[in-house]
Amino acid sequence: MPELPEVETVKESLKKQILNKKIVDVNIYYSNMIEYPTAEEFKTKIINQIIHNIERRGKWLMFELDDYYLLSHLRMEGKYNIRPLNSLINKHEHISFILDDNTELRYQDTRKFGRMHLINKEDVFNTKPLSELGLEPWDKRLRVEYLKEKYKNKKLPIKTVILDQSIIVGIGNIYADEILFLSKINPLKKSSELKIKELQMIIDNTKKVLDKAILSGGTTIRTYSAPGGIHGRFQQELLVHNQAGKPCTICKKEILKIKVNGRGTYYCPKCQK
DNA sequence: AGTGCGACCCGAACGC
DNA sequence: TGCGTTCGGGTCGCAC
Repeated sequence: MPELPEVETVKESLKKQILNKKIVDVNIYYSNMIEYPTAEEFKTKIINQIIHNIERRGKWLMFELDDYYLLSHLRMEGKYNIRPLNSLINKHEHISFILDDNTELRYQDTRKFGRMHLINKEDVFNTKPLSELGLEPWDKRLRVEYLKEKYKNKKLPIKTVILDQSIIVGIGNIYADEILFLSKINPLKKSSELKIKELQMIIDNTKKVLDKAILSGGTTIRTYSAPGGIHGRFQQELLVHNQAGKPCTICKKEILKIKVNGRGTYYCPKCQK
């Protein structure tokens, strides 16, 4: 499922395929996908806009158009397909952007969980959803002082807090487990009780895990694959996530699965005291 | 304000 | 060619 590294992979793949093309029409087959504005307004505004660039903020894809940013969140199973004009619509293709070169950019999402926003260009960073986001993992301001301040008043376990996109963006359930394992931190430990050294470990390992995942083209669990037939290889490198019952790669003790605030959480009871 | 939890979805996995 | 139920994933909105 797409987390930050998958979104990065999709972004790079799409940049090679659709830059400088004009959106000449849009077909919306499932309008709940459009969170803002209304589907009708979305369609009217986006027609005749040119795709100048594609960026990423957190897990959001940002298509830079003439006057707007098209923001697209893939959630778990969203993906983009480039199809020939008028080719058969797949069961799970919910939005089609007709481009000016006789191709269609189709958004496909089995679970219908993804969402899109069309935001005026000048407002994009101070309007929801981007205005609510915390630091990118590689932001120089991501230092222990920052985390200490953000974590200090929280009563929640670190596993929950590390998923909070208003602090650090881009960490989803899979990478959260990997980051805490590498940092030797118990997922149930309160974020406010973390030592400076542990905060530094979280920062270092967040970058390490996400960097590595981007290099491998993202994680594949279940059905995820990037456009252009690229399949994530990071899945084979997961140390704890989805590894319940298997021996810890460090100490051989059995990896456990628990629930932390409703989220499936994998950890080594010996390495992560 | 911080926290908890249901809702949104549907294919896969599971239980019988 | 079994069928009904449960689960999971990220985020939002609502209740407390």
